[in-house]
Amino acid sequence: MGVIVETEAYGGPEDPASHAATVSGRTKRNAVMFGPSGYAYVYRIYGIHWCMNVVTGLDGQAQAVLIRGLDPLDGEDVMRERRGGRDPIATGPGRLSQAIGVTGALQGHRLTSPPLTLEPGWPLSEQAIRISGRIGVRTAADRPYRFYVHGARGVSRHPVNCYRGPPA
DNA sequence: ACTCCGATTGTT
DNA sequence: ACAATCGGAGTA
Repeated sequence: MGVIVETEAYGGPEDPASHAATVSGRTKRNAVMFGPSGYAYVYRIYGIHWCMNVVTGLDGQAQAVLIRGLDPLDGEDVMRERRGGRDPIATGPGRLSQAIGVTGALQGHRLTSPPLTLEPGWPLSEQAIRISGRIGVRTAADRPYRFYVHGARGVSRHPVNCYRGPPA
């Protein structure tokens, strides 16, 4: 169990960095993104890591949020075990998925039931929430779609091009 | 069928 | 700076 402290937004087909922006639109991989919100869109990256998104858009919009950082609240022992004895603090989408046991088996999983659920957190001050460009993307990297909690341990990086306030 | 390469991470 | 590692996406 933990608190999500870092996310990235990915728009629909109009967002060139999104998996939904394929020439064919909906594909076997991104099909879950095109469905209703509240489901897990899981994909494999570089043939090595699993990454998890939460579908956020209305049915057909293909919008999702990549979960990139988590501050554990409890169960750190289990997370450490899943991570092969390494630091349970899960920074980055790959490590995070490993820590909380996300694999392709959770593709399309509804996040309201075990084994993985998503619940509301609590409000944070405006100052605590920082915004930056997305990490790792080649295209549209300058879009202010990355949101993270200032100073949180689970945040992967504090990039230079961060700024305050809502997205332009 | 075949090539290219990625919303990453760990090592050199 | 680069390797690990593989299936999706694009081209044919």
